[in-house]
Amino acid sequence: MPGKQTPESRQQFAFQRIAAELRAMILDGTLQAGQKAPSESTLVKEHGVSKMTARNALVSLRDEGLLESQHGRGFFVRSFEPIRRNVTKRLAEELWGGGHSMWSLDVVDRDLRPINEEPATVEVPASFATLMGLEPGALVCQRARVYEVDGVPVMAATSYIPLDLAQGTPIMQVDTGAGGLYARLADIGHKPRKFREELKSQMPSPEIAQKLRMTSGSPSPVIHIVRTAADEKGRVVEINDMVLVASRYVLEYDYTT
Amino acid sequence: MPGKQTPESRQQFAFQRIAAELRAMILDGTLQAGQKAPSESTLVKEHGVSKMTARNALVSLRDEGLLESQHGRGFFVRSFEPIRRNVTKRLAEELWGGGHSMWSLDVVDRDLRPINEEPATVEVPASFATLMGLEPGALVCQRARVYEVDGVPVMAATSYIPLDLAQGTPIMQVDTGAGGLYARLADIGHKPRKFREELKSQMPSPEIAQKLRMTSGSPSPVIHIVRTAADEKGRVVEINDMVLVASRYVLEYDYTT
DNA sequence: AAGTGGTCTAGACCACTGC
DNA sequence: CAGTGGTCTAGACCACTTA
Repeated sequence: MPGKQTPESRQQFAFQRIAAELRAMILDGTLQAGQKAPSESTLVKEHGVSKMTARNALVSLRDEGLLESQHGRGFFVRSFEPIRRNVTKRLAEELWGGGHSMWSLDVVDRDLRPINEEPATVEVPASFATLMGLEPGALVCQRARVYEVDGVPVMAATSYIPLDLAQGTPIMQVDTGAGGLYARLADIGHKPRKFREELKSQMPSPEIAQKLRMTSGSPSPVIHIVRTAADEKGRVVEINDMVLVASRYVLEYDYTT
Repeated sequence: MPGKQTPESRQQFAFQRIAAELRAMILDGTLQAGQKAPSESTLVKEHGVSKMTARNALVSLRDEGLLESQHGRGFFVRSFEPIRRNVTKRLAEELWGGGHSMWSLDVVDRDLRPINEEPATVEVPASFATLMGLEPGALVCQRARVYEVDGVPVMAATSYIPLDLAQGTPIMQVDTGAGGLYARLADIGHKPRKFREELKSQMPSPEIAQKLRMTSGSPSPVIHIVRTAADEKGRVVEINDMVLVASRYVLEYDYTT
């Protein structure tokens, strides 16, 4: 019957064999972080395979997160220095008014730089309308930004705030001031208190890949998070639609029972 | 020359053009969930490209999560029916003693079936030794299992429990009984109360791909979660090392401030 | 200009599926 | 058996980086 598995029957393809060899070199330190991996043409010569096969090996290691590629330069061993994102700490109430925007807490010895678009008044995206308790077509304040580390985008985030809350406040301005958006919501009596984050991971669509400047053909997963924030009374005061370059992040959630 | 790029046009490759066309058909409902996408050879004929290019388009849509491939059958539009995993609810204390294993709460109208390996006594993996406060080489109880939905693996999880806690309890047996592992830890006065989940997403290594029966060359991201569970006194009583097939899951974290 | 990654062609063989 | 996905070859051209 099909489905019977002979334990050692798994076929080992050439690109997997080459990838395994390079993977071992990376894991045992022969190839250190930042070092250049053998080029496609080198692997072609050394292993007697075609370029596509050599490339397949390198790309699979890139997808695994062990290598990164730079067009015209080569493949390099990736230094895994993730950005640690801990929402449990980050959203702790005592941190909100401290003069730092929440995201600055992500930095941890890094320069995580937000690049804000001008806030805009837009129709609420259809998929968020019911989440926010709004009619389809209702107007909301949209705040979009891209966060960069060392000039490289690592996250794109778009917030949606009900227009009646945002209007006439610094929420409609590029700079929301000390404490950020959540401090301004607190100022007007709608401090966010209840949060839900829904999270999935997948390959980026071309639009998202472009926004994060993930070069085409250099696919690596993104983490898609939709955070719903509600105030004490349960009114949804913000939806934050975030797309993180997965290879740059470790997410941390702490909780007790 | 098909595929030739005009200098002025944005770098739009042939495989991206074909992928965009199919993506639009999926999103507007022309191609419905479960339906068969055009085969590689069909795309070759219809678009006048080589097989590798046609295949590249299909694979990129698979990576995006819109298609899934079945060897010898074709590419099919994926029905996005994720498994919802909510640890905040799932770990709520009142649910632990209720005669259901925690994981059964993941099911939500599905058959999420755990396949347990025999518990084993092993040396603690080096990367977990310090997390658990153990010397390298110390012995722990290892419980490995794979969860399936409709006969398809969706998660592999391995738990490590300090041997002095596990020894002589049902934790060392395949079936831990009502309430599962956490109920047994509670029985012996080490009920888990403090949790940390660290999460990243990447492409699976070949070993993990094999364990989850993700066919080689059918890469799609996995979510890697390491959960540390400590009892009231702060002693780490379990490390759970989980690998989820990303395309099958939506993770949900709820919290308040 | 040379080296490199990214895309592409026009074939080929194999493994798997379904008839 | 034909159709399909997965791997592979031996070339090619382009864009990018570095010298």
